[in-house]
Parts: sequence; C-alpha cells; structure tokens
Amino acid sequence: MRAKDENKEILILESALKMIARIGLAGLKMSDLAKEAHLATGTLYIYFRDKEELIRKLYLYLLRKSSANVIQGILTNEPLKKRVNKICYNFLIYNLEGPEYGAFFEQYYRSPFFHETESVLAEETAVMQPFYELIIEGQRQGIIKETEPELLVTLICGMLETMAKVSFYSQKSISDKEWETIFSIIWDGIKS
Amino acid sequence: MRAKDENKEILILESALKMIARIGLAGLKMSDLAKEAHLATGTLYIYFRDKEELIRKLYLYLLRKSSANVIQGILTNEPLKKRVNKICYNFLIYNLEGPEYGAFFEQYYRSPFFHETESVLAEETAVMQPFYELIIEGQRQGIIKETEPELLVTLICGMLETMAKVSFYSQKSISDKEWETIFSIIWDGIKS
DNA sequence: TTGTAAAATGAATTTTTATTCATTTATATT
DNA sequence: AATATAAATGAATAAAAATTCATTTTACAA
Repeated sequence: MRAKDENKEILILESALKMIARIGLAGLKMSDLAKEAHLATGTLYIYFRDKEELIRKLYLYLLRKSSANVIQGILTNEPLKKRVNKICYNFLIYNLEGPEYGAFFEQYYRSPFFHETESVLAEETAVMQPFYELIIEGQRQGIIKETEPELLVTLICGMLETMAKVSFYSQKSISDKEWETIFSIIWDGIKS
Repeated sequence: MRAKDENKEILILESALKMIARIGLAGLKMSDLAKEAHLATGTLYIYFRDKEELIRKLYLYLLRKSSANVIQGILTNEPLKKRVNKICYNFLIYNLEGPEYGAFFEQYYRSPFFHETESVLAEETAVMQPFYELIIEGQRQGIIKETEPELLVTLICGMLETMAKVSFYSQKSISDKEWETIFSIIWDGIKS
C-alpha cells in the first residue's frame, strides 16, 4: 500500500502560485507546472481532477492561509491604535512575503475559473471580519472618522497591497522606521 | 479601393479590454473576441498580426489614454492642495470609468505577452511623472511629509485604484461629499 | 523477503484554440 | 456603371495545451 501525500498536494499548489505570479493565469500550462513541481504531467491528475479543480483549490488554500495570518497576535486588551497597527502590519507582511497572493486573487476573480455560485463567499468576507470590527470599535470610542467602515478598510488594504507590491518589485524591504511612516499616514488618515 | 479603418482597430481593442475585465487574459479567445466586436475571426488578423500584437497594442493604447487623462485641467497657478486634489480626482475618475484599465495592467504585467525588453518603460513612467512633480513641489514648500515621493504616490494610487474597484463592483458611485472624505484621508495622510 | 495496491511516469490521444486562405463583399476611382 | 483593390468572411487547418492510460516504480503489510 501507498498513501496519497498531503504535502505533495501543497507542493503543487505552491508551485502553481509561484508560476501564476510570474507568467499569469493566462500563461499557466499543466506541463510547465509539472516541471516546476518536479513531477510528471500525469501526476497532477492524481491530486486534482483537472486544471479547474486545481485552481479552485488554490483559491481556498490561500483564503484560509491569509485569514489565519491577519488576526495573529492581536490582543484584545491592548489600546485600539496598537491593534490597528498590528492588524495592518500583519496584512502587509502577509502580502509582502507573497505579493503572489494579491496577484493570484486579482486574476482569479476575473477568470473562467471563478463562478460566484461558489459557497466560498462567506469564507471570503470572514477573512476581513476582524478588520471591520476593529474599525467599528474605534468609531464607537470616537477615535476613528465616522465614515463607512467598508470605505476605511478598503482604503487601508488598497494602500498596503500596493506598498507590498512595490516593495517586492523594487527588491527593497520595509524597515521599522518606514513602517512607522506608513502607519502614521494610515492613522492620520483615519483618525477623527 | 478601400481603406483600413482606424476606428475598427479601436473597436477591437475596446472589445478586448471589456472581455479581459470580465473573463481575464486567461479566458480571452480570438473567436469570442470576434463575436464581441461583431466581426469574423479572420478580420482580427487584418488589423493585428496575431494575438500577441493585439494585446501589446492594447497596452500602449491604454497607457496613452491614461496619461492624457490624469493631467487634464491642472492649472499651475492654483494652490498645491487644490492641484493634488485635482490630479487624484482625475486618477480616480479615470479608474472609475474603467476599472478594466487597472485590471488589464495587473494581468498584462504578469503574462506571457509582457517582456521588459520593450521600450515602453519610458512611456510608462511618463504617465505618473506629473504626480511625482506635484509631490516634490509640496515637499519644497514644506507642506508635504518628507518621505520618498515614490512612496507617497504609490500609497495614494493604491488607495484610489482600490476605491475605484470597490465603487465599481458595489455599483455605488462616489458623491462629491464622499470625495471630500476620501481626499481628506489622503491629504491628512500626506501633509506634514 | 515477497506480494500488492496505490502512486508516478510520459508518450499518445483528445480537446481546445489560434491562424490561414480561397471566396465573397464593399467602396473608391475611372 | 464598370473595374479594381482591399476588407470581410468563416470553414478548414495547424498549433498548442489538456487529459488519458498502459506501464513502471514505490512503500507498506504480511
């Protein structure tokens, strides 16, 4: 007997992610993916029914990963500003270690693989839930601008995603000093 | 005699843009594109050597279009804050009327069609040039934070692109009142 | 050890998609 | 109105990519 390897499934997904960031969903070929993962083409079809299932599973895999990352180390008893800082930082780091993540989502949402019929939508919004709640709490305390929380979260995430992208492509990492600046821009922007 | 139609070339490019925003570069088929543009498949090959040339020309077409839009109506004698507001607004409007634009660039840069060897890079940076210059002027006047202009422009564009995207998908337009809020967030963020 | 069931392989096949081209249609010029 | 020249057509063909499957390899159980 021989067991189907859970790690191999992840190896394939991570390889796919890497390739998609490089050559795009449009350029992803099963044969190239197999090469990247040091496997034969046919092997891919042992782990995934077809290309569509592979891409779909990659989506779910990344969604869960990001959800887990963003809320890491947020302590309820810290001051709000500190918690906002932390969640922003987590979001940035997550996007930094893989701007592939953002790139993938961007492409996935406008691809033949994505159909809204999926029951993933709940899981999707869940990823950002802790962020919303923090903003709302800040508004209740009168610390944060009384604008739609969605608007604020959207602006912040947009900024951070873009930051991560630029930092990645310019090969420059973001120092603590720079993070201070970035966060002050964010905070000055949203505080009331 | 019969003349090759300049408008038809643009019709094809605009159709491609629309389709790419919907189904992605990964999903774009020449036959579907022909249908969208109400043409026969073969006709596409009268205006473009092949798919690659079509996509490349779409890129250049959009680059020029955006460059022209962003600097529209900026008057040198107005106060700096007003000019920053104007350029941000132009950028937002441009991205609003077509979040397809952002979507296309995003996908193009990670596709088999994009090779850095192109001499387009100059044209590319030219698009954002007026933005940089405005920020630098603000820093000279001591009005704007003394951070790398690139960082600031990046943050702002990231925010605005994201805003445009969300506004588009939520089918909600951005009112003057809301623009005031958004711009105050931006301005409070970058002012020194 | 040895038998065996599942995983891995990659060439062969099928499917999809891009591209061509012989034919038809439209328009500018005479 | 007749002619010529280029655009438009879309079925036929070529090219590219996905998927299958007969065969080989691997790892576990007896």
